[in-house]
Amino acid sequence: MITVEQIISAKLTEAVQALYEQTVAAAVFALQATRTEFEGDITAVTFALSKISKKSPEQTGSEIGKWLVEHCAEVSKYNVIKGFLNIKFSAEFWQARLKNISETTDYGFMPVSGKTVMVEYSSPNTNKPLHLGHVRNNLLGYAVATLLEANGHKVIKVNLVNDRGIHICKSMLAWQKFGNGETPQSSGKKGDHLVGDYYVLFDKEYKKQQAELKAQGKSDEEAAKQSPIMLEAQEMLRQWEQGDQAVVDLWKTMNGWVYKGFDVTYKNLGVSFDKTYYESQTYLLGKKIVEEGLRKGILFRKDDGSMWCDLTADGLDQKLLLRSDGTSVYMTQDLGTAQQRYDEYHFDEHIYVVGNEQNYHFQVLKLILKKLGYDWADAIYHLSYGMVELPEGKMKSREGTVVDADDLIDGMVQTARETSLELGKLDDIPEDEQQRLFNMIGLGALKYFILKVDPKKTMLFDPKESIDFNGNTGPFIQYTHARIKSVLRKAAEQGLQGSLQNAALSEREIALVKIIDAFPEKIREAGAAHSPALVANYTYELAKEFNQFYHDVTVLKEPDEALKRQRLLLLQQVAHVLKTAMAIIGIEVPERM
RNA sequence: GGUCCCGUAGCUCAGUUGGAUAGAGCAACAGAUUUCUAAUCUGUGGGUCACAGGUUCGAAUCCUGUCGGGAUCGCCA
Repeated sequence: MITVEQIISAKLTEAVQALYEQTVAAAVFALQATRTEFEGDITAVTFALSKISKKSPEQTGSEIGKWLVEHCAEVSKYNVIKGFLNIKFSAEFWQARLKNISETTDYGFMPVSGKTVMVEYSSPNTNKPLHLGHVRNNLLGYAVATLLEANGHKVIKVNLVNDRGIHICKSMLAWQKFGNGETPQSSGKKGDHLVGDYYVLFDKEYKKQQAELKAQGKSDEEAAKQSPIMLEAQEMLRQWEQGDQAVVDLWKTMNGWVYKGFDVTYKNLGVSFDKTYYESQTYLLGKKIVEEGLRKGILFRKDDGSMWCDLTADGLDQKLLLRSDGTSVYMTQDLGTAQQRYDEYHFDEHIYVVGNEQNYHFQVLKLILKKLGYDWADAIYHLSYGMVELPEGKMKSREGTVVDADDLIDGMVQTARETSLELGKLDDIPEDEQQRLFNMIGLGALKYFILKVDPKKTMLFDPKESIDFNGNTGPFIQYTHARIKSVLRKAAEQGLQGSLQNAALSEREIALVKIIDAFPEKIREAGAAHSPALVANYTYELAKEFNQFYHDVTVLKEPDEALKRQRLLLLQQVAHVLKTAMAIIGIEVPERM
């Protein structure tokens, strides 16, 4: 659907052509929404045009405005203030837009683009449960994936589970030593929490041993390296890599517990994946790429046999790709998995949802792929998001300042329950339905809280101040939707349905039409910017505008039948856009609350 | 030290391609419900857009520098 900006740009271009006999690019109009204190819908800035007209900005604006009103049925009025030409569209114009919106199926969704986009997100370690940082990652990843689907792309959501390495061995070892055969079944603990507890136990024991060694006069470094439990963990990793049956069995068992736990958290968060990769299966990848790079002379080998890429010419350092013992590092694996995925899917874009602490890593990954001559290197996009900080600073697992994902979710749902029960609006519905709503509202609050913030910014979360349910929040938008649905239900009971009429739209109604009219463009913009926050803030604007409308304008008691039906139609569209927009960032809205 | 990111109201955040008198929410205070859901709405107060220069008709936005905060920098992932 053609946007209002495109329409007015074309008209302005015509006007300039007619008045000054010059062709100008649409950009010179610098279109913007008219500020609320002035009359108009859209504003063109005429400073740049005054050079063409050879007249003052005011005079130029007046001439163009006059021309528009005379030649375009869509434009009803104009006014000029300094260099700003405020243009007002006719009520008929907005009515036609509303008609168009109501008749468009899948309103807000872009046509199929033919592009394939891979989105990697979540990527947890299997030695501890998910925390607040993972929550931001998961919500962002899922929302971006849905957003890109709305933009017409084919999206493949993937998870790369870090299921191997020394950290896993730490949990395994501690469980062997101190676990007495504890299982999720025997203890009633969620699997990922159980394994995480042993990770903490390992650390405790490790610290104790280090302290003892230091008391014997060892240096910090010696104590860290010689602690028996650490040596045992390293030995366990070697056994794992050699395929030692007992170690592998234990690894499978404990990872199995963790996956069950993760599944619950993922389900609660409402996120999912099309494919899951495991590092235990990919960690050897990438060596071939490195060898090929060496043959081509792009990489080099040092005396100790380690393999490097020299990036000093690009202002970076030298980067290690293979250790002296021939084993691969993180970067090597990522090179390998990227190629494997490209071969498999031929993606047009590969988005990695990974924290900004890894900016350097992805810069290097892309650069090396480019140097190696892979033309798809440019398809790699690091969606670098900021950390979630607590009032006392960064989360630190050792200091116990980690906000656990499951606790957080439970807390939000609990708050939703308390608030709902207090308001007592849901007393007449069955309990299972109530529970479903508490989940929806609690999660809505959490998701919106996180998604409304620009992904790349560091954000703050204060666990002591629970997430709000009023103002610019998820429940506010959910509530707005529920209110509209309530009116529509009552209308349906009276046999009333929304339909397009020829009743003139009021200013209040036009304000709403304007916002829902901008929806598809907003989705396009947000997709291009990889930013669910733009969609979140858009829904807030719409909900806010609607609540003002709702306060001032009556629908069901409107005596004029045509007006009433037209308003109902408008309400249907607003509800639909709210629901769709929220769904696009992974948030559900209720029929009532 | 090098590189990158950030700094907007007491707090949390919008303000992306330079546009008019920089906006919301929370918190505070004052109001609105015989009327479709008050998880709502209306109003008041609250700002050196970190600071200093520069570019121009015009800068929170672009450039340079300074200060402050964060991330990262050859064998962790």
